Amino acid sequence: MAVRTSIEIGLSAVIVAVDGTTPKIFAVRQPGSDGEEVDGLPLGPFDPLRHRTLEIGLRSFVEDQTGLSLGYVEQLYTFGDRGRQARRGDADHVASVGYLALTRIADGHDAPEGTGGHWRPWYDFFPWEDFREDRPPILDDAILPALRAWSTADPLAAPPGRALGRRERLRLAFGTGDVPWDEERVLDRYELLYEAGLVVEAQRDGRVPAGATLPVLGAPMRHDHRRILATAISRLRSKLKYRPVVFELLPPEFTLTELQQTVEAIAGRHVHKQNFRRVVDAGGLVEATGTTSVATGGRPAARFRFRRNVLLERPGAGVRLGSRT
Amino acid sequence: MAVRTSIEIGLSAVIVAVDGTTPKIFAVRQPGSDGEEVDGLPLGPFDPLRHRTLEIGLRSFVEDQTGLSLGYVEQLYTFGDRGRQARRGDADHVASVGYLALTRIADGHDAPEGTGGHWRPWYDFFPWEDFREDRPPILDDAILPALRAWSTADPLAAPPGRALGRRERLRLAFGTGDVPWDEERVLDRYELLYEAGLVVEAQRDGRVPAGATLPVLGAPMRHDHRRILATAISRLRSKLKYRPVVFELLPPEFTLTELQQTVEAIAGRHVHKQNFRRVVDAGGLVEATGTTSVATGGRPAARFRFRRNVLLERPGAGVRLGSRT
DNA sequence: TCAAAAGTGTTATCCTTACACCCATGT
DNA sequence: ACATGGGTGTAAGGATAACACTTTTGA
Repeated sequence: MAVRTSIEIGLSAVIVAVDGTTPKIFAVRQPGSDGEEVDGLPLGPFDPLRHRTLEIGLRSFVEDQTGLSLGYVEQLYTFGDRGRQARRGDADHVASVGYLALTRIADGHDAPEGTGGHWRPWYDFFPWEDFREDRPPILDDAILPALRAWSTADPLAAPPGRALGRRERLRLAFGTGDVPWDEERVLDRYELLYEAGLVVEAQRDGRVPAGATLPVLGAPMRHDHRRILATAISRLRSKLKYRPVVFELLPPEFTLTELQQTVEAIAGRHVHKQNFRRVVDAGGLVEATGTTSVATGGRPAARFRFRRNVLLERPGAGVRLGSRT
Repeated sequence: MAVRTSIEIGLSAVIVAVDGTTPKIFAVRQPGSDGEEVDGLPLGPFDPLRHRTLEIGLRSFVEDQTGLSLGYVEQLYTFGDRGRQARRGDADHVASVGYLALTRIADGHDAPEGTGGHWRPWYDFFPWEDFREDRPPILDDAILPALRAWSTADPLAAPPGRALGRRERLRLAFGTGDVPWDEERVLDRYELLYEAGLVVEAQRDGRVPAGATLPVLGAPMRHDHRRILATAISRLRSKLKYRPVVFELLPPEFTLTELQQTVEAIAGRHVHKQNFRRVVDAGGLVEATGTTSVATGGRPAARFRFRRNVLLERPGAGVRLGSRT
């Protein structure tokens, strides 16, 4: 029999809420290894003696730690990566199970005193992912030049297990050449930046000579949390389209514009208004409440609520986005 | 600080290959808790001291244990479920990370001596999932009557965390009434059967009075392995449609009929031949080799190979199935 | 010459996309 | 009256589904 290795299982939660047009995550600020304050995800141990399943354990520690009650919860991925988690010589090795959780933001109620918990816009960590105003300037100013240099230095290099070389991965992930931008490839993009040594985390993990000058590409996070966040955003952007999860982020009643803005906040791009509205009610996703909202500078909007029955009628219902604009 | 709990992380692998028109998994036969021989998935511990990542650990133990070299590997889900894994009083608690792996079946080469390893058709475990010949009789003969009884006994009952009641879950999972059968809902169907106490595993876990007479609904597996297998089949059936993974299961050269049969083996249903062929080459998934295969009772078929370039050209390429027949 | 399987062509239908226009309210 | 956002109609293009038919081999 093999010797049993003692492993602690950590749970990490990407807790998402949308505040107006800003998607936010619940972040915890703590001193990093170098003394600086860095944000991280809420983290808790899994104790199988107290909790029957991982998800129950997650809900419990999140409630204790943040005071939030979670709605939709979904497992993302399990990392056993010692290389990124801990430095050589650490006593115990952590496997961490990442979760995505959706909530409604409670006004005022921010930090549950003491803990550095706060809501932070997720585009702080991924400024290149928000195409709502314009194509983010950071892409052409900093990211693409640096990635192109990295790619042309060795266009065909591929780490073990990867089918494609640097040049092709760059093309697909960042939509250069004839390839269109795909908002779901958040993780691919982050991984490329990490491998190219362009994010602070790569430097911290010793993949880039310390002290090398880096452009500032988004706020860093502790450990591999930014990677987990990228996974969460990818998953949410994709799930949006085939399951009615947006409604977990909205109040019980909302206008179609609020619904659209929430979708756009997550997707990081605008969608075509008229078609969006048609798809939403052709899909039977919402029903009018009969009331109208106070006008916010124009004609008052009808209020809607989520039609729970779609879950029964059209099993694969979601907000298909259609093309850009 | 919380007391550290000692947890062993287990890795389990659903290794899939297609043998002609039969999808098979690599199963390990071992004595179960009741003395009977039961099949289980290949299982290994994760030792972070030896392997940097979970996936590396998985590949390594599978190679040692089965002699197989894996191609495509994908993480499925992590279970921390003590309730199903171990009985109360066990010394250590296992979290298991499930993986899906695809291989080509090596002729002859079956069991790597000694270990009870063998290739077994996956429909042995899920006879109700194969719609290729006809609608499986077991559905109308045994499953649906039993589920309908369970459902009508308490139509609206829903376990915690579930939005829908028994009646609606039955409708969606098994396609009764106007809902069509959805071949991807393999896990939903298995979970329903488990909750209704209709599979042996439910009895074994004490969810049904021992000794209750059950219809025989597929071969059982150890622990929660059949659940993991259901997850794997669901994932593979869905992935098939948007990523070119079938080719991992085929030899380097194949005829379009072989390709179609492999797809059908996994999807558990037939697809429309002419449209399938059109979609496959309109999608640029394959290219002719120029050679033809020895006729197997008719006109010789042209041989094709996978066009690796689709990976570059059309990032979201897969074998869309279209509707039935 | 017939069975069996390979392979081609064509049409109807639906969904997506794009564009143009009208409506109700506050200032 | 006009700016602002809410709301509707309709036509073009592309993908899917369904059908019928021809070709090439072995027995």
